[in-house]
Amino acid sequence: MATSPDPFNSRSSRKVPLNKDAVLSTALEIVDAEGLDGLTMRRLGQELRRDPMSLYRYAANRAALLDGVTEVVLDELTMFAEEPDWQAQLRGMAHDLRLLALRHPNVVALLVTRPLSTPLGLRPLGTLRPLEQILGLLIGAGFSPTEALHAYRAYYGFLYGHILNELRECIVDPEENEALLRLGLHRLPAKDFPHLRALGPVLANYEGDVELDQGLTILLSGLAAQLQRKDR
Amino acid sequence: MATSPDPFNSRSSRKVPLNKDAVLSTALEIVDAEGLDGLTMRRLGQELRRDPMSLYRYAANRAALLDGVTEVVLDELTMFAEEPDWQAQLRGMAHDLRLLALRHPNVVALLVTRPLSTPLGLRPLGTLRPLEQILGLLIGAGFSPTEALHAYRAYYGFLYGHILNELRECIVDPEENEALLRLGLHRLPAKDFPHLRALGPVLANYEGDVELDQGLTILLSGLAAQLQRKDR
DNA sequence: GACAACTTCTCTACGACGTAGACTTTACGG
DNA sequence: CCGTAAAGTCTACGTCGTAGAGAAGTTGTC
Repeated sequence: MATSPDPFNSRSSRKVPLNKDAVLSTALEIVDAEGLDGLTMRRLGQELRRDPMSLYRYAANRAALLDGVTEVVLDELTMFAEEPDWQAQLRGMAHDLRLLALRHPNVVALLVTRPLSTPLGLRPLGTLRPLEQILGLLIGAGFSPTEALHAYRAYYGFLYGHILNELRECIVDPEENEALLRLGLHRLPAKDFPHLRALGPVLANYEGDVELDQGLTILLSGLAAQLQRKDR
Repeated sequence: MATSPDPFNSRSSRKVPLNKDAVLSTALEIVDAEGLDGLTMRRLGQELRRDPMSLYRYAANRAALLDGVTEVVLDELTMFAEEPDWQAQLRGMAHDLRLLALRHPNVVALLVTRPLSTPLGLRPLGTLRPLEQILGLLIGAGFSPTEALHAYRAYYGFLYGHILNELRECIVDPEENEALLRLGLHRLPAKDFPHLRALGPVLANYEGDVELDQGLTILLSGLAAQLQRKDR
């Protein structure tokens, strides 16, 4: 007994050994389709038609698997759009990251929280590449290295914040055409939340890219002003 | 057999029945001390000297427990600092939230990700109160409700982003006095990450409150400009 | 072909987790 | 003293991550 459930298993598909990329990309598929909790070693093993234990050859443990998934996602970022000036580039990269987040909303929680307790230098290199890239961009634009760092922080802070905000703006029941109900706002006590309830219709049609762009305009104009002040 | 391990247990301490607040606040203590994963039903039960199952009287399940913890934390926010103008108020609230985050870094992941898939209207009211409050503040300052919403989003987006950024800037080995080593940056290949490595010393002494304030200055000046433009 | 070394994958098993369901203990009002 | 409701406990199930030993398949050497 103890034959494998699928004879196919022990022949053709096993011939091709797994590799890390294959493991990580199907892991990502599972996360996209079923959420973070949906990704278990057993579930992933099933998807790859392997014993769950075999996965430990490609990821030291589940945490490492999750780190790998974030790296795969970050690699989707188009590295360099050639844009005229640094502001346009930052704008473009922001929109790219936003779209990436929308494509993999379940991974955003990882992107944001996984490295929380991992010191900068020990993080997967994929996570650090955008940082290095933007530093170069800003320094090239005329900021001093230190200023570039501060600017980067303001920029990325805002960007991540926006993405989190946008992902939160999700809908209870898209079929419902009454804005209040669609967002579940009817549950709020009217006297404690007058403004929020009044904004129901506005809240209901959120346009993330416009919202992001407006925020960027504020931020970038602030940064540009700083750069000008310095030029004099 | 099957006597409780501690006779004290069945007498004095059981006399006072548990209540939700007690459960949530010790849950918070555990999260602060041992991280999110450290908070299990069994661990919390042990801390409260109760059977883990008894907790289900005060929280429907673990997820609800976590939601409860975020509410407890948000309740720590001082509600209204009386400041001269709206900008100063936003500044003050931002710093308050930052300090809150530093006090409970492990909860930040919750604050940021828990409501990710919970529609706005269904979230714990504690989560929504700051939103309502800031809307009121901005509308009072002269923004239209819709503008206030956009301004809020830019503000909170930046704020959350900053907090996440700051929490990430943690140290490998505080004893190490060489900046590069302290951050673990020596691991980075020098040719791929020239700027990042060069910034080692600057990265090493991060001052979160200054950083936050600079970002706020940029953001608030942008918002004020928008308000002025409208006045004319 | 024989055999060994190495890679890849599987089996079995353990302890920890969340929690369903039935039960026991406690407090109290009549 | 009894009934009732609230608070807490016990037992048990299924699922999870993963340690450790070993099986199967692949490759190199003579």
